[in-house]
Amino acid sequence: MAQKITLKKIAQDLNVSISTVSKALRDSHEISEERREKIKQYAKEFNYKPNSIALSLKNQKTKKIGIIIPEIVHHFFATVISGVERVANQKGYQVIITLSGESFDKEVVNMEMLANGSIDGFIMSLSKETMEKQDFHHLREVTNQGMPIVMFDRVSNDIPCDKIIIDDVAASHEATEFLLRKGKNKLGIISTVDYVNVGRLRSQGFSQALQQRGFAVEEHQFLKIEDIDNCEQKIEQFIASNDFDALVAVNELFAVTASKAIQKSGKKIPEDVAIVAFTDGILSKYASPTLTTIGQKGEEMGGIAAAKLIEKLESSDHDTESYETVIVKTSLVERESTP
Amino acid sequence: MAQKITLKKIAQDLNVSISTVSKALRDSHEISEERREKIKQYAKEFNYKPNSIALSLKNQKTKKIGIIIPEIVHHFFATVISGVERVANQKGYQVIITLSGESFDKEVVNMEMLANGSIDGFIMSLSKETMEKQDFHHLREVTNQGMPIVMFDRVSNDIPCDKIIIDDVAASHEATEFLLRKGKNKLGIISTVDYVNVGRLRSQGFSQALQQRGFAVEEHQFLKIEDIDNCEQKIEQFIASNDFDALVAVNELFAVTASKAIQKSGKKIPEDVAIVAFTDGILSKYASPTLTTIGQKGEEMGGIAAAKLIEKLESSDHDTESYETVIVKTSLVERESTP
DNA sequence: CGAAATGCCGAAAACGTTTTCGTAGAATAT
DNA sequence: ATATTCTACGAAAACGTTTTCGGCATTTCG
Repeated sequence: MAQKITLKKIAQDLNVSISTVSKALRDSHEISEERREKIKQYAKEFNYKPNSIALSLKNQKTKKIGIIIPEIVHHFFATVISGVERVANQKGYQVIITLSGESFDKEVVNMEMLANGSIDGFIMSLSKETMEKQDFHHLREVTNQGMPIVMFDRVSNDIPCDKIIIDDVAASHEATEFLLRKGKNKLGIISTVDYVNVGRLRSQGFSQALQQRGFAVEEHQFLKIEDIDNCEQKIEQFIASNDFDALVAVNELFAVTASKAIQKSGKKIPEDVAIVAFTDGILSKYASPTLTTIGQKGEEMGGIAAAKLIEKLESSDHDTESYETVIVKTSLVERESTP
Repeated sequence: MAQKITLKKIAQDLNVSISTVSKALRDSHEISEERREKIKQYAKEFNYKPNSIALSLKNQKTKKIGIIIPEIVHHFFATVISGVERVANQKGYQVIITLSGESFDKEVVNMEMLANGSIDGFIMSLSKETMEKQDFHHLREVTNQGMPIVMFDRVSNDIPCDKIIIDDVAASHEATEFLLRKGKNKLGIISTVDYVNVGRLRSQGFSQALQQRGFAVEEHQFLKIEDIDNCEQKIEQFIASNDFDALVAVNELFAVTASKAIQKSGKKIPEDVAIVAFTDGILSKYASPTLTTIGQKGEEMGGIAAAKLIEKLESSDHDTESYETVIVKTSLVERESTP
């Protein structure tokens, strides 16, 4: 009913100029106290709130952060958003989220839509397709226009910007070493195809740890899954055709699927086969048995990403062009799937 | 580096007026073809894109939808967002997400921030605190200003707006009836406190189904949990002090927790105790045993909510003030936790 | 040849702010 | 009484668009 009230309407109703109203509401001493109070009361009565679009246009700042992630239903990404939102809100910023659905084209489109003045800066994690194509022209276009980007998790070294990642190699090394210390010595890893950074790096850490302890590293110890939807048979086969006593999985889903396959084959976890999974999500906590995981601290990563971006946005602009890569410490959460 | 290009700059560079540039880019026949082509080429070269803030201000439309939900890390809400995003994007809208964290105050603040012109309409699910307080003044303020709201899942009958819900009573009735048909006859339900709509309604459906079949409905069959974080002992105790042969749980978490407690006590699922859970999320699919669930179709709900909102936004405004409540059909997904 | 029509373009308003500058009148100082 | 400083306000520009209107020059028609 009652249309949104503006400075103009208040000015008309009170028979003063727009500038007078604006100044009064911002407590300018240029306006006599009498008038000031009258205007402020009137504004309060009609619940006046400055139009944020008009402010954005005037200030050339939107106080909004754009997020582009592959999927929101992945628990890890949800936690990251949660962290971004927390820090952003606290600093007076809002968060616009778009999903690439792992598609390069949608990532590009979303980016272009947001870059047209809708937001002040980006926080993003690359889609699988983008990683595969290694085409980052859309990112470059944005940074060229002076809009800062902070990348997390799935990042590219080709783009100069702040990055928030975990040390996948070290974390995987730690997980593997942990299993070795528990006396396991026939290890396998369930990973993703190599163009997904995390898969490649975690495989690398796995190999490193084994070599460092003098174990051979052979092809058959690696399973690299491309299509997450049909991973079941591949995992079952992987387990059946090897005599592992411990497994590293690069995500919860692979881990749970492996866990079920192992139990189905009559073996016991962790006595016969131990499991360590990446990403400490909801599945690990509630699976049977519960899974030992590498916690990825999504909430923390999101918070750091937001803080870094806002810092860049509010610094007196392009004085210095320095970019930082923050490596967030992972933490090993021990549960029932390891001895 | 290269600052964002505007109509004004193009006009200056090409020695024409701003209006000429604008018209040329919109293919107006008012501009000679020669000039038109020159301008369009120049614009393309410098990658001109109209500033969306300026457009929003001019058109009094932002083409943005605001979402307020309690938590994004809940799988159900994530799926809803996913659905909203899909439909919204397809219709040229963007999605701004804010989280209330189940807090009334944060819900109010977020709402006020978004209502200041940042968005064209709301899609939201109420926080627990709001449900408890039954204070909806912030919603009323928004609707009074002519901004449409679509509510889903946790809705209030006090607010006139479109609503997207599932028929909790019927769904719970169906789940209960399903268990009874399987020959179970000592049923319990693990629910939430009554001020959470879904808890109350699902308990109601549970009772209805039992009564209709002539079973007694007694106090001890109901467990109402307030604090989801410490539900374990309560659930264990609930199971130990009753001799249930089937359980309904109003969410996955309660169901998985119950499932573990049951298995720990040496009983078998589904032979000794069967389980049906609400919300067909990731846990149900990967728990051991996998859980039979009532699918809540979050993606679908989100899609419908977005469609309804956009329909309202694009209809020739306040011609008619009619509000609809859409009841989305649930679906029973049978898995291993029922015979 | 004069009048009307047409083609092509620019000026200006509007969206809602904030802020700089100008100024009228009053108060103070000389 | 005159010059100067305050006080209290309004006009206008700017942010980047789109669109309406007006007008000049050329063409077309009678």
